[in-house]
Amino acid sequence: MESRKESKADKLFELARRRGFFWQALEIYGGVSGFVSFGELGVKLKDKIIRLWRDYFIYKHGFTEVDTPLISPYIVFEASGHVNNFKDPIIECLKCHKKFRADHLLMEFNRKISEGISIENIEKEVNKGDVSCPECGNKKWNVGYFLTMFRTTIGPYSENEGFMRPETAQGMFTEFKRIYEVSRGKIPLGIAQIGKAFRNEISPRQGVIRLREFSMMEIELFFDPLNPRCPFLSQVEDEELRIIPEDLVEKGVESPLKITVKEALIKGIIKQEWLAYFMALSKKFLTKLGLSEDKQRFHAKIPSERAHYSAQTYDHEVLLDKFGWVEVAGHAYRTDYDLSSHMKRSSIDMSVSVPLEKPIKVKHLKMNINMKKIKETFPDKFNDLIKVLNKKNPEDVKKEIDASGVIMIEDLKLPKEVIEFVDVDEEIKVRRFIPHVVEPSFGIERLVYATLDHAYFEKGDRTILKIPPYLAPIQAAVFPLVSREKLQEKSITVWEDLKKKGIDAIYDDSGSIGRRYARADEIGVPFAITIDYQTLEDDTVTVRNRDTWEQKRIIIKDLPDYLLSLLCFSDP
RNA sequence: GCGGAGUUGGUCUAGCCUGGUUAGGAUGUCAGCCCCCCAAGCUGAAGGUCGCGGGUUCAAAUCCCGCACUCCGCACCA
Repeated sequence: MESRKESKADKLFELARRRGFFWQALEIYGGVSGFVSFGELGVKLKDKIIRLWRDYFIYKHGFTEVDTPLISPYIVFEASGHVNNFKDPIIECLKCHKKFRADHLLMEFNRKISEGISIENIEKEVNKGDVSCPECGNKKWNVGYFLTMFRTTIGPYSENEGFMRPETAQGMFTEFKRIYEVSRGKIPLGIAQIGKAFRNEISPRQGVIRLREFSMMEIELFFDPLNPRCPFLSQVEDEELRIIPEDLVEKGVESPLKITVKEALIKGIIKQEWLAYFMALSKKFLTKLGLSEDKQRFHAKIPSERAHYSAQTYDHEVLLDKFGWVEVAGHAYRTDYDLSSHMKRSSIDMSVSVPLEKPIKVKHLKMNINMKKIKETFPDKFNDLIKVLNKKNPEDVKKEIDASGVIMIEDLKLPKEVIEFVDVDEEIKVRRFIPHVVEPSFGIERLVYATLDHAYFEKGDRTILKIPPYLAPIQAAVFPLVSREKLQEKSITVWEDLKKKGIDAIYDDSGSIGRRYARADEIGVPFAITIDYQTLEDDTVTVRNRDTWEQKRIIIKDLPDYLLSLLCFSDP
């Protein structure tokens, strides 16, 4: 496999640690895997990636952004299906202590396993005596669950169980009603959230690629299932995507189709316009991070590996030096699963209404109930009776009366005279529905890593991070050519001026000029400004380009604008 | 969790088998000299209780045991 002593990824991790992009957290206690800390450069890079994402995904569409709690009570994740789906039944061989996914192992012994099989049933199956450990043949088992959500308690009462969110999405569903209200009833409605999520991985490795605590950028796009058009689609419909659709994944095909967004929709490879739009946007966004198109692909999730809420999911993967194809974003069509689930559990109506273009006239049957008569006949039961009666469908009531001449409410017989049926013409002006959801979801740490991975270059014994200028953590470095007081003074003036203009600049006068260029290259500073003797005569400086090593002389007063023009990115 | 390998200044590492004086080097950092446009050179300095805990021994980075963590495989990754 890897014959070099040190892979690029190893060197990149070393660089990230040494220069303070990020490192494994809690080093003084030996480190805990699945947790990282970010230093200054990492924070800045992360921040710029987030800003770029906001430009691509939020502002442009007029979406709204929220920030909801990291911890929620049990009931939220019970409703969302996570409590049932975010756990794996595990059985442990009591002899060799190997652990297996219980359902997988039972299937090997030809047991029919239903989704969400209970521990009790697993135990029953296992104890029938024919299930033996594939490792040592032993037949005694310990059965349990491994819940991959972090559990905690809320308040002083330990029975009030809560969980750290495993995705930011649920917050946008639980708060949907208010956000919808605040957005003045807009549909389609895009709600974005950037924040931390937590997954108690069994054994996370691969450094920053698989974390127990990580950051996500997610959008829940709520749309009308009867009007699923995406108004932005035309902007990307000719964009070519590299896709491995479900049927190819099933066949084990690894090479992607190249297909335009338009075609993918027509052929049904992507089922939803918004999903297709976000996939295209996602590709453009990643390209902007410096990830070339041939290092990107969309990989369909087949039903068995899809999340419990998903009707279609594409993983947006990038090719990384050491890890191969790694998912950096997931694009899921969640249907109305989440809102419906919360609606059911909370009994709060999550449906929204849109005005109909033309009001619809509907004829329907209405019951005129003779309240007086009923009250006279059943004075005690009146209230309950009316409640039940009002909930009944008039059509059904009429049928019952036509058939038997009476209506039975519990054990009470109501004579047909108490109800009069009339046909009513009603004008329906709105349509109510539960919105469907398309969700693009990005892992920030993975994006940071992917950006660095693709920015990493070596030139002789020097390392250069060719981070796109608009993402560079440090945007400019100011150097006096030599450490002479006059040059130093001038340099500091230039440096101060750049900072005032909002350019993230550093000043360095230690060591030779070449060493300082090298130091700057290693952390991806795109422009190095050198103050030399000529500066003192004509107020010009040289601007040295990190990638080409070319130098340009610029008049100091034009410098900030010159740099800013190179540092900005064209609008998406 | 299992199997294998490993853990020594900021970084990379020598030393461990064959226990013995202030744990060596490279690189980086800082200060000074130099004044030079791509990690040049010279001088000096700071920085390590050798992962943690225990044991053996007159003496442990070195031998033994336990633990933690990391890396590589296996399993897991909704």
